[in-house]
Amino acid sequence: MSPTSAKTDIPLKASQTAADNATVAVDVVLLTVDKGALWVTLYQRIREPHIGGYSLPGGLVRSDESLDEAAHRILAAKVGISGVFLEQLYTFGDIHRDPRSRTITVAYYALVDANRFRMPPIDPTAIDIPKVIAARIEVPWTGETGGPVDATGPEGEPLELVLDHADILGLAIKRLRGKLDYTPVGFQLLPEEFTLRELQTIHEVIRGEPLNKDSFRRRMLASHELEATGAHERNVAYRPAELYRFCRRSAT
Amino acid sequence: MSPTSAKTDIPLKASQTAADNATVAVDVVLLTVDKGALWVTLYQRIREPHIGGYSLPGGLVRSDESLDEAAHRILAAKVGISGVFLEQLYTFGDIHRDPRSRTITVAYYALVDANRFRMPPIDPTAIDIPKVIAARIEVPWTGETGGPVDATGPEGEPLELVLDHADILGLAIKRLRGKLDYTPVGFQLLPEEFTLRELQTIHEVIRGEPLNKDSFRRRMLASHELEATGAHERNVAYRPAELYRFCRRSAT
DNA sequence: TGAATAGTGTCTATAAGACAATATCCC
DNA sequence: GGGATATTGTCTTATAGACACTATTCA
Repeated sequence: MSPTSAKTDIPLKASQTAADNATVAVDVVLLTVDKGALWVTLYQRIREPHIGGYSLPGGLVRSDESLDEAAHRILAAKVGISGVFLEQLYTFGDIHRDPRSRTITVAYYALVDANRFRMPPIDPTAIDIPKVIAARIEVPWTGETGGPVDATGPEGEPLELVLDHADILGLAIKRLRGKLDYTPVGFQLLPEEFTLRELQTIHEVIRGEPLNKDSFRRRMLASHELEATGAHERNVAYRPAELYRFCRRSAT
Repeated sequence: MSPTSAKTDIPLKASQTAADNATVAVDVVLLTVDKGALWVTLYQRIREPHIGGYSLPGGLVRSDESLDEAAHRILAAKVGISGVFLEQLYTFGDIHRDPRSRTITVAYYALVDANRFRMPPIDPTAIDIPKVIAARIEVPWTGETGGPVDATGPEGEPLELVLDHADILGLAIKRLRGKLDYTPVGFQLLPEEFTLRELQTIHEVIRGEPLNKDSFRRRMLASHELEATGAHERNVAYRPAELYRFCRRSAT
């Protein structure tokens, strides 16, 4: 505030020592929509602390990679998935968020269609290999209120998320709900070709509320983000719907 | 990808050494709207590298403060402003963004009304004290296209922004434009009481395009975010407009 | 009184919700 | 044919843009 402090504050970067001041990690929220619910990939911890607790796939940032590259690497190495939609979410840096050390984590979220959201085969007899699971997400708030969300395991049992990972997960859901209104993010959760009904279900699951069918169809078809393929779905016990494909807009 | 790599990847956090892996800084984009333009607070560098170049007010994160606290501290210490709207923007972590060392910066943006956007008095005779200036922002793109923006000094001369600060500034503008549509962020740029015309001007400057007056009035009055004070502006050469005040919504 | 902007009322165009009618598949 | 969902069309309602008209201040 005083000229003196201003004077000493300024050269901080220039005069910094080689010693770095924090540990920087990246955590990735990998989401999909399937069976009328949101799913996230979690790791079960096999070591202390919080042994048995569940965490987002994450890791430390290396000195030879950018934050984006770290997120891609972690997704590929820990979940075996690449080439998906991946975007930075938020950076969590509370002092005591990790009781072991001062760790700042740059959270990312990724979207993948249900077919690619497959867990890597885990040898059930192996010891000391972390368990990767698909956890079902339950959102205890409506709209874009925000806040932590709950995750449940295969048997419907609640999973304990370590550290602030329930908050990170909650923020990913909130961001996804917000994005849905003005960006074509739903396509990231579907295969190449899909029906309008499937796209609507994606939107409904993400928003956690039903949508008006007529209005949804009109909006989507008027957006010029969809392209009819001419083909139709097969082997359904009702009139087959036409298949559409996402088309990147050229001009507005 | 292989079970082995998965096995070695997992304990990274747990087995990390005390040595931290990065330098973490915080940069703050302090914005206001005045005289029909957007303004940002910049520092002129007084040391190498990039001597004479302009940078956002920033500094290293201390071990005893959260990221938010660091942003507040930097704003208070370097610009002398506190108690304003402040929100995390994005974290920039490209490897070579700072040629001196691997530095990751968590960017924040802050909003303040034009009356409080006052530069701290600088002694013009002092040497080695950095110069703080209010730079006018020119946005070379429309809508929410995004990209770097230009800053000009008091004489209209273009200012050279160091590192990736033009990108950070551009992202702050993009975020602000997006926020405007669905959050009452315009009030942060006005004094306690204001007219509808002043609020509309704020929106127009941020969006960089004129707005329909009738529609804007209707939307604002229907949002239940405004409260009429009953008072009117004074000393204007036309019919004085009623003064309004922002009221936090109770229920929806 | 004239200039300038505030504020109100009305009309029209567009988008959303509701709903009916028809089309197409599998069984 | 019966059941189920797709697709089209129409009607109603809400909102945005355009515009005309009145109101209030200072010079």
